[in-house]
Amino acid sequence: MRTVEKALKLLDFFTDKVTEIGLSDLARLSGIDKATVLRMLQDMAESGFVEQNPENKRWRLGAGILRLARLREAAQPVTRVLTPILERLAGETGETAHASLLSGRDLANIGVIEPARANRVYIEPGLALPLHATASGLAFTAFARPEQRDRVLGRKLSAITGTTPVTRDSLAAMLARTAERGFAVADQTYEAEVYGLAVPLFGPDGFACGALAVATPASRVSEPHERGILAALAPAAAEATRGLGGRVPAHHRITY
Amino acid sequence: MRTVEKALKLLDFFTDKVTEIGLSDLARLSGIDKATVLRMLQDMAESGFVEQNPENKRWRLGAGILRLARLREAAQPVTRVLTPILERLAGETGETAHASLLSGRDLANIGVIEPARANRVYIEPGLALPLHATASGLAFTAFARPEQRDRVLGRKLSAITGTTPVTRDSLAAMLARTAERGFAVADQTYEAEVYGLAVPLFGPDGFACGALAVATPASRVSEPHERGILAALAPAAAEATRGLGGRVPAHHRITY
DNA sequence: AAACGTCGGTGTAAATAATGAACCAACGAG
DNA sequence: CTCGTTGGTTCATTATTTACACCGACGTTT
Repeated sequence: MRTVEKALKLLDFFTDKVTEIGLSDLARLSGIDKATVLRMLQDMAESGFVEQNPENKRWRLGAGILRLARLREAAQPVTRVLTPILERLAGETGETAHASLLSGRDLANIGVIEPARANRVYIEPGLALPLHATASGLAFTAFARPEQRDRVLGRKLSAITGTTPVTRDSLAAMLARTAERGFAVADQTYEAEVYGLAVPLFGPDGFACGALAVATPASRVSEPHERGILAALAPAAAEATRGLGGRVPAHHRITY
Repeated sequence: MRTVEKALKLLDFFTDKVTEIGLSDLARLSGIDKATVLRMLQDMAESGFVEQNPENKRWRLGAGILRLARLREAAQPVTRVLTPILERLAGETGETAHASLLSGRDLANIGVIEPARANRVYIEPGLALPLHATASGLAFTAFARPEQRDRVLGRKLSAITGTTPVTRDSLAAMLARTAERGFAVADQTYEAEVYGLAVPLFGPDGFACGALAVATPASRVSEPHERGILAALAPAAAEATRGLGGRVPAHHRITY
């Protein structure tokens, strides 16, 4: 396997909760030899992607990432555009709203706003959303470039919950339904008790580049609630697409 | 040379202005073979660090970077802590204020606020500041861990302007002066017409982890102005250090 | 339209850089 | 004191990276 890819995959073991990892742990988690992991970490430290805590020798994400993120935001202000939209969306629906963009093989969650109520869905910041098992992933894939869609259909699909689509046919059916309705539904396909509704975000080429989604506790789902969420989601997504410099294709209609 | 390091160095060619680069250009810029560059880009695209514009086939920084940045912010909210401090600092001094953290071999600029006046210093967002040629770099290095300081002194120092310190001795003298006074001065050592004042930011171990700085047009420099900037900079840096979970060492005093 | 230069991308054989088992010293727990 | 862990180093083996040559496509210039 390619070395660069392996090295960068090490970064995926850092999460919301696990912010520092020791050398041996990281070697175990990744299944790569300790010596190799160390060399890769040192290489990445040169560029500021990771840094070593001098106290306990453990490794964490580095400040160089913040620098590159600023650079990307300067090129295209994604976060700045999406944050107010997410805030309004969370306020209007009373549910957790989040946005994600394509990043490698899945969607990168790049913004979450939670509503001001006790019973709400918690979404890890910086989570990587699988394309086949989340409402965002379905909404994106259904409107993505054909080659992207085919790539997803060609993968072996991991079962994350009992209702996750695992066969090519079931996923294809879900995508067809999503394409038809203009939005995606994910009923506990990624996490139990969580129901997701998502709409694609479009790039300048008229193909999806990400998704805007609302997640609600499954217990709260009802037709009127769902209609209310979609009524807020649809214009929010259109605004987000415009804000990102994208173009909503003419054939995209949201029909409940 | 190590492959991972080379691949990540490709990202350094993206700047504020140059947000998209074609394959051949990147190969030329980096001096690496086209085929190699392509493979490295594809590997990094797998992880979302870069992405290819489907229209013109050129490459740009990817959304995966935003995801990782969110993750790091969740672990330690650097940007959130520093932004209001920078805003106040820029307001009080009437000059451009910026903050940076150690990232690999230099300081990563992770926040800039410009004042509301016409004649001001512009600092590229996401710039990498050399440790020997900027006020921030000097302030950091003078109070960094000894091994870090020695590493900087051991490098060959590039002359960026006519007044950039290029010999080990001149840099050592500047660092000694900085350590003594508690703040750093850089008189056009990085860019002509720009005068910088900087104070270190400290980590939990009492060593510098970054710097807080104010940049002013050289034409505006005067003793009272300088005193005024330092009077705002000193408490701002102390607050920033505390906000980042750091500890200002007892021996650090700012004496003009 | 023909010739040229560029572009992004591909395949190959050669050589370089990555690899991982064995080994250290240091630390903490029992 | 022993055991198990940690982070880190070394070095022969080997598998990965490398760069040359090549390809078709596109745009200019002649």
